[in-house]
Amino acid sequence: MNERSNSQREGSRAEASANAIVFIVEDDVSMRRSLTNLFQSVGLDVVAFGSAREMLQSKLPDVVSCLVLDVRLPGLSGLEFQTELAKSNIHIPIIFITGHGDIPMSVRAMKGGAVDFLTKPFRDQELLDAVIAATERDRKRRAAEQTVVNLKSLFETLSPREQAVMKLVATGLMNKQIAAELGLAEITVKIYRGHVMKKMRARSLADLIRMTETLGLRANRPEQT
Amino acid sequence: MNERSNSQREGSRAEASANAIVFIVEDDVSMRRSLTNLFQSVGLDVVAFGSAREMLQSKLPDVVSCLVLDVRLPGLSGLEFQTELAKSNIHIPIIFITGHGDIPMSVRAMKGGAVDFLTKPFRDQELLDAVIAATERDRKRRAAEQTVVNLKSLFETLSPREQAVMKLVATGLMNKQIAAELGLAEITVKIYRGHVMKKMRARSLADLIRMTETLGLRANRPEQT
DNA sequence: AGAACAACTATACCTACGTTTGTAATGCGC
DNA sequence: GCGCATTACAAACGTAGGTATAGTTGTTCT
Repeated sequence: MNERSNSQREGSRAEASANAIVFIVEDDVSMRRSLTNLFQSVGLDVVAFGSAREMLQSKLPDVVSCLVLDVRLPGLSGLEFQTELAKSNIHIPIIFITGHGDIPMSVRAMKGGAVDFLTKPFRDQELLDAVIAATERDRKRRAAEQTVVNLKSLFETLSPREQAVMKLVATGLMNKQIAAELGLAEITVKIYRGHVMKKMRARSLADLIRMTETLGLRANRPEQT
Repeated sequence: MNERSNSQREGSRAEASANAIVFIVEDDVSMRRSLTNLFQSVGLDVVAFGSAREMLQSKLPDVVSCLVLDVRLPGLSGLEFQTELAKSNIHIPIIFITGHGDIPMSVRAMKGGAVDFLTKPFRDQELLDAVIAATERDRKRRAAEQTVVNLKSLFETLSPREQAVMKLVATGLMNKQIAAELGLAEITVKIYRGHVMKKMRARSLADLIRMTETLGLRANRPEQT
């Protein structure tokens, strides 16, 4: 129904950002085909759609990617689609292309986090540069996200009490204070604390504190200056 | 030479973002005057210039502010001015206004961090909303910046040796390891470490670690997962 | 019923951390 | 030369952190 070309993935040349997928949403068939060819010619994988709904209905693979999106589309417009993706917590970097755009459109797109907003006709290289920038942005976002996810899954291996102790340790309380706070004996806190260090794979308290920062933990009580 | 109207700062009504300054750079005198009136009418202080150079030559007060900037200007253009300000590490949020803009201009401006890019004619409320958003952004940036500056000045009260100890503490080393690293006796490290806690006003190790994060410290040796 | 685990505590012991008091050499500014 | 900050260490002491061993409940899964 639409060209779903998981291109020549081994093209002997090692282009920058190989293995990244470029999604295309563009209703004009010839434009869609020429975009597909352009990206494939530099070794990028391409998945193209004719409308926003088609893309929403397909399940997106969880790899580094970006989206080249026509502003004017049948059904959901490009800008509306951008809003929808944001609402659905899909953070794919978007490059808009348009033949008949105006400034308010471009400003709205950029405010919404778009990587670029190109007007037809544009030079191939402009678009490729934007795609490189976009995939790079996605790669970084994914790396950061992965760090958080990894830490979260470690954190979830902690028993509720261990989690509570970890939070209070992160706020800088002493074991005896934590014990008082939770109605425990100090020795119990020490033991849970030991469990926390092991399960979180923290090599030092400094390490653990940084993990709590990344996780956005920290029990109510204020501290920091 | 240009209207430098530090408006009616006590207008009985307590508008949002009072005490903020709106800078205006606009060569058209009547436009400049009407912008000035608009902002003053809602209780904002205004400082207006006819060109980018005039603004660069005046010393900018260190308070929450934003810049309403015409894209088309004699001498340095609005976009060039934006670049100059960034190069000079001046982070004032910019709202562009223009009569004859195009999409590439607006995209460049937004990529450069502009808050908004309005085309004439625009409704007063649009501009005011943008100014509110811009001053709010500046307020937050300044608060974050101030935190860092405060910590930096505390850090600079530390002797070189104390700073070195602090960095190694932040990496999670034990006192004896720090001592080995610096060629000191452990007792010496303990004493310096005590100085560090006092001088940095850290109430706990967790507190100190977070300070080092904010300061971007951390000696070479990797740790974090 | 029995295994497995979470939660909780105690005794004992060891290490790490932190402070106080005191000593001493070096170097800088006035 | 005097004062002062910095760097450095020691002895002594007290507190905080951490582990091992061992034991009691209580729940849940099988």
